[in-house]
Amino acid sequence: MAKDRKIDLVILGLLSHEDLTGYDIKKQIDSGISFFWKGNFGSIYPALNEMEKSGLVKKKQDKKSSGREKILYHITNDGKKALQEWLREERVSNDLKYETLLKIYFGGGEDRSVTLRNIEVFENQVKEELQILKIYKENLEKVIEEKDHINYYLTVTFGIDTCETYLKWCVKAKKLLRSGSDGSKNKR
Amino acid sequence: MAKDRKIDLVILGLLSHEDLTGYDIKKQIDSGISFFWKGNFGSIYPALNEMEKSGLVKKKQDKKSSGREKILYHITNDGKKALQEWLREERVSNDLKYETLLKIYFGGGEDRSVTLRNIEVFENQVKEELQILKIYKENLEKVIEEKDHINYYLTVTFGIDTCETYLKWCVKAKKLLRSGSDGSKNKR
DNA sequence: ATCAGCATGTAAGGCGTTACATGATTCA
DNA sequence: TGAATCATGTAACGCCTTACATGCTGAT
Repeated sequence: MAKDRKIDLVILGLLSHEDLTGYDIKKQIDSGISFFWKGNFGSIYPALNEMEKSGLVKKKQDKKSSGREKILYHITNDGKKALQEWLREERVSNDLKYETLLKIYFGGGEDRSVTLRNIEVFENQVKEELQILKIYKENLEKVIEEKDHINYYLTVTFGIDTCETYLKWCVKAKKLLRSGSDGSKNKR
Repeated sequence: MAKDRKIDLVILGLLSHEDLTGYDIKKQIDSGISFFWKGNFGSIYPALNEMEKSGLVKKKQDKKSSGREKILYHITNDGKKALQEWLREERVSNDLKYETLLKIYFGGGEDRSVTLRNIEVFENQVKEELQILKIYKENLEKVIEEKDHINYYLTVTFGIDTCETYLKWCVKAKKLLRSGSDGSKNKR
């Protein structure tokens, strides 16, 4: 398996539940984990091909009687082993790139309205995401007894908790910028 | 300027305060914004060279009477304009890659001790980061009246608030996993 | 008949990381 | 003298994104 390509593990994780096509994989990434991980066809299909060559997944053609091209992938024992090893590996990279924070950090030389606007934009993004996460959480709560769902539930509550913290921070930050000490011409 | 290379903006942001060498830039990234943005020499030096060619920064040799090689960079008016445009651009990409959450999401098929361990590893990382951020915040509070420092302060409080939320989530998550509904053999 | 969604893939390019290579200075 | 830090850069590689290219299916 490619050394640092996390998309491989995402694919193995999804295939450990059921056989899927590349298209299905993309959909599941979008709907289930997109708030902390992204995927796209340009990385999924090549990864599937390479993983088939190295024996982590197997193709299962499924033409459904029509001539429609569709490739179902199935995880192999080697694939399962690779997944398990990764899950037990304690080295993790949690890599955050908040362009919003960059703009706030470097916005000190501009009028404060610029930073205020950047906070508002972020606030709106977070509000949207929070709505989606809450719906997702409600749906999960209906089936929380099922195997695996407690793990999905944990990631969703992680998302909700952080979004709510972001929103509280936005309120605090705007207040501080509007009324706080301003030490320079950049008053507003 | 390269279309999507954010390192350019980081460099311009830092140079808008003072002239710096590539080495200085790396140090300031490490000490000031590393919790939400990373940088390394392999991207900084090439970026500086390209930005000099396109007129966003200027070289200011400074040999300090010794023969020691050292290149100070200075932001130009074009560079300042590029920085200001970016700060006012409302399109932002906040790109998160939590490998920890991936492992939790896909850990449902394993024994719960695996997920518990992954949470503990995360918890320890966050605790370490939080300590650093708190020291950073204390230092900033001494000089909060100075221009720009309110912006730095905001990013630090963002970091502290999210870290504290992470830690609370860890406690909650561990409790849920240890005592919660387990719907399968994966009891622990 | 047309459009959205299903389905698979390739190509180009950009970005970033890691490792490598070099050498000066400062302090113990 | 040796180690840590200062200082600049290159090369290789890998990963990911975006755009492109193609064609089928099902619903309106």
